[in-house]
Amino acid sequence: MPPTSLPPTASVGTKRERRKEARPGELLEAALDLFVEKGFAATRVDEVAARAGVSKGTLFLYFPSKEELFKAVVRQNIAGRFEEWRDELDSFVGTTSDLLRYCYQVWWERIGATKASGITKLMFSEAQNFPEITEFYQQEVILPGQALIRRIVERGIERGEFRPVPLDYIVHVVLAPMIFLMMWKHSVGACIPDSLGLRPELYIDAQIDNVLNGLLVRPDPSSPVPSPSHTFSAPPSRGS
Amino acid sequence: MPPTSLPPTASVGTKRERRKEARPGELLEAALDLFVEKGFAATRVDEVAARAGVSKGTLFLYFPSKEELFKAVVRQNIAGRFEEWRDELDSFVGTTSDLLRYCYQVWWERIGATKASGITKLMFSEAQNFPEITEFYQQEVILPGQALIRRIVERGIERGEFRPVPLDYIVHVVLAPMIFLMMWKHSVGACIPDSLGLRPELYIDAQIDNVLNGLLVRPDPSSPVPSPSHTFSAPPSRGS
Amino acid sequence: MPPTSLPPTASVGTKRERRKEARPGELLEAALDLFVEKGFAATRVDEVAARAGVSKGTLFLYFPSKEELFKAVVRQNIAGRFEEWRDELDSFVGTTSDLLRYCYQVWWERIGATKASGITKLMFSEAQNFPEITEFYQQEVILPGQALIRRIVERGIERGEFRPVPLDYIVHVVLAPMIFLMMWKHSVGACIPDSLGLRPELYIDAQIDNVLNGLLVRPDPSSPVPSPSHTFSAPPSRGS
Amino acid sequence: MPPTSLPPTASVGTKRERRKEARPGELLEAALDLFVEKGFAATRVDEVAARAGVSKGTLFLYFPSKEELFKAVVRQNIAGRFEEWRDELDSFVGTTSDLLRYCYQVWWERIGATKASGITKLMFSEAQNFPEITEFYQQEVILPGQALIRRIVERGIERGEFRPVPLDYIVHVVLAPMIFLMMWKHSVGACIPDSLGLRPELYIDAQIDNVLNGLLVRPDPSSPVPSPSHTFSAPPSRGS
DNA sequence: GATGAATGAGGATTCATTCAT
DNA sequence: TATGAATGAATCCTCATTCAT
Repeated sequence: MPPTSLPPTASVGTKRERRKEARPGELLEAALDLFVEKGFAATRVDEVAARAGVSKGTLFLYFPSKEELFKAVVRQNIAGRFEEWRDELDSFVGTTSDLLRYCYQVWWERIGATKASGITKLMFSEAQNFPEITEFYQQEVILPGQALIRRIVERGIERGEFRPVPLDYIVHVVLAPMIFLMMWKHSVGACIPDSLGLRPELYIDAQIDNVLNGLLVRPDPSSPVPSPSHTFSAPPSRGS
Repeated sequence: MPPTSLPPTASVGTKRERRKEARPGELLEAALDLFVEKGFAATRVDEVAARAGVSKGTLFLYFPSKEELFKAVVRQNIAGRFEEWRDELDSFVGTTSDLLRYCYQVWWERIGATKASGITKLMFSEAQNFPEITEFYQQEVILPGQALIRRIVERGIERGEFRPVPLDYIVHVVLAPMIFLMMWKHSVGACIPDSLGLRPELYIDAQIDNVLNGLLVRPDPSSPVPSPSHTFSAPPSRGS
Repeated sequence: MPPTSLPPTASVGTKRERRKEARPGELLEAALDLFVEKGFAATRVDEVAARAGVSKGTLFLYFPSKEELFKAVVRQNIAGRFEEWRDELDSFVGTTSDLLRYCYQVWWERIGATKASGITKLMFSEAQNFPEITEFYQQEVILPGQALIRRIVERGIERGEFRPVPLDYIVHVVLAPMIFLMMWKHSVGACIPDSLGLRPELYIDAQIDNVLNGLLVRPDPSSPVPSPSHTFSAPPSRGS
Repeated sequence: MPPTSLPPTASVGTKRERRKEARPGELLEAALDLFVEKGFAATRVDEVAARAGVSKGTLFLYFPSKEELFKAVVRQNIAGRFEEWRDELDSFVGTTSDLLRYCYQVWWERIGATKASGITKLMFSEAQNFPEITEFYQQEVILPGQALIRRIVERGIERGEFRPVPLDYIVHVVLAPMIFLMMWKHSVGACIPDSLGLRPELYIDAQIDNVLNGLLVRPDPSSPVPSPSHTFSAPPSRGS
């Protein structure tokens, strides 16, 4: 392929055009940060624009109103990753105990430890102000998430690894600690860092141990859960 | 009963004076409702005043600013009930397992199921906007609450009922599900009632079972926790 | 009636209360002036408030939006005076020629020469931006006004004073000059005063003469209309 | 035909160049429409550009500001046609009565019924916002127009056809109905079509009849004006 | 004490104008 | 030349706070 024949327009476009395509994403990211930190009403659109490096007017070029910006922030950050996870889950080879542990870890690496976790805090804070978005969140995040957990627990029961627990509440037992962690990280935890000495990885390990203890058919009585002594790939020194 | 022996604050004074004394409380209650529902910034002081049945001007007679109103709302609702609880705990006679169960139930009856739970949601939502109050909350609520739980677990370990688990994270294991429940109740749960079929009492039972499973030295292998099949005194039909 | 027994509250109320009642009127007057002068879009609500002697916020205490202020301005200034005029007309004693002349004069004194005439200019300028109000204006002003004129001409024909002209267009012949005068006064005439030497009273006389000339059965051939040599009660030297 | 001999402005140039030359005209036409319909302040330059089929930036290539665009719209549409009309008038053969009638008709065909009439509405609406342009309009349109009418009436008087009326106001008697018709057409008439049954041609006939009645030395007493029973060349069925 | 009319700083949104491409 | 993304001053409107009654 001769280099000279490369069509000049095939490169991603002019600097300006590239900015134009990048703008919405930059704005959404800035908005996510600020909405999570201060809430919807307390966030000024000027701030969002400034953080995205544009002027106030530019924001309205991409989003017709502050409220639509909010909706876009939520929508963008809950782009259904559940199919992908479900596939990962279905093709997992190993004990369900390891699968559940893997799930917690992956969730923390991809969601909990990233900005995306802010959406959860945001939704809990603003749910009553945006019922429409809340409904959407329920359909797109909560229900699929619960289904995923239920599927894992069912796998464990089917394979004789887990006790035949009632499924309806076990999903909450599994999920509640994760959600709490996200809320904590984006609220009290952001204000008073390390005040509790709450290090996410250790917190997660403890929760996994506890959950598996309740689920496993025959936990080792001496060490209740065969804890793999914390094998996160996320940097273990950073908690929030 | 002779009227003169009545305690002076009991009934003396004109209706107006009694109103006057009741005013701050009515305003605080109205403010709590609205702050929890909509957040601090999205709540209008007119609304608060209207819900308390007074005019906007009157509100500023009792609270110098909206922000001070907010602080007062938080302060009022976390008036240290911990001493009382600690006494209750210290005088408890019975297994630590029952004590923990009793704690969950009492907490739900007195906090979780009441308006007071809204403060938790409020603090998580507004923590970063009011770091000063967050610090206060941390000192007055979070740390005492954790100490209480830690004390219970220690009791169990000392008495040989619980396994000698590391204490630092067990408090989170115990508390996180409760906090999650409050958040849920005041956000998504308020928007989409019963959508998950999350009935608080059953949810709490499941969490107790799970926690005790991880703590008890010798859980019954067939039914891992001697679940008392739900003995709430709160009406079991109402979930929120 | 003893003077001391006058109820103290019968006086119009406190200064503040009187202001409150006066405010809407003052705002409407200020708004009328500015809307007529600059048009709806070019008028700033701050200007309206300033001219009424209040702050911007106060305006929105009385009118929920600039658009509602506009509607109120139009509505207020077309309060149906037509019934009163119709009564005046029906009880008029004298020739229809004198009646028509009287009508022109009264119209000029009460509408044309006053601020109320601004509404006509405003409606013509903004009709297409406010179709709803235009429809209202049509029903409440244009049609009743035409009916009034038609009634006068019919009176003249019935009494044998006027020729049996077709009525459908004679109303326009009578009205168009008056409307033109109002438009002129509030636009070009306000910019270039007296540039044309268009003195309203003389203009009106000329139009009356012309109209009557077309209507009268037997106009005096030498002096086509028995012009009463201008007997306005309005100060004849100032036209606008 | 040698290309070099072609007149440079006649037809040479690419399509683009022709477009380029047409641009200002297209923009002016679009601007006229919108200014007349909505007023200056309520018209967005984007709309003007869009209606002319160009981008917003292009508009500013041809007109340095919205205000200059406005001025250009007015100027373009009052390009002195008065010389041409004056010549037509001077060479007219026939009674002055016919001349006046001819004038009304020609005016309606060339101005009243066309977009150009919008300028009149525009000027009346915006006069006070653009005094400079108003002065220009006065000089270029109003005064020449009045002179034309005055010239016609003088002709009638000189030839003994018209009574020796005072000239100063007769011009208003002649012009006011025409101006009213344009205003009507572009405001209420555009909103509530045919609501009055005001058909321009009939309206004009009625006005001519009325005016001539006041002017003619010896009107036919039975049919006061020798009305030529409507001989418009414009399609009589459509009025606006 | 209680009211609610008045205020005006502050915030969301618009839109004429600029300018890099 | 033409574009349309970007700008930010200007504008409508809100709402916490004040204060005369």
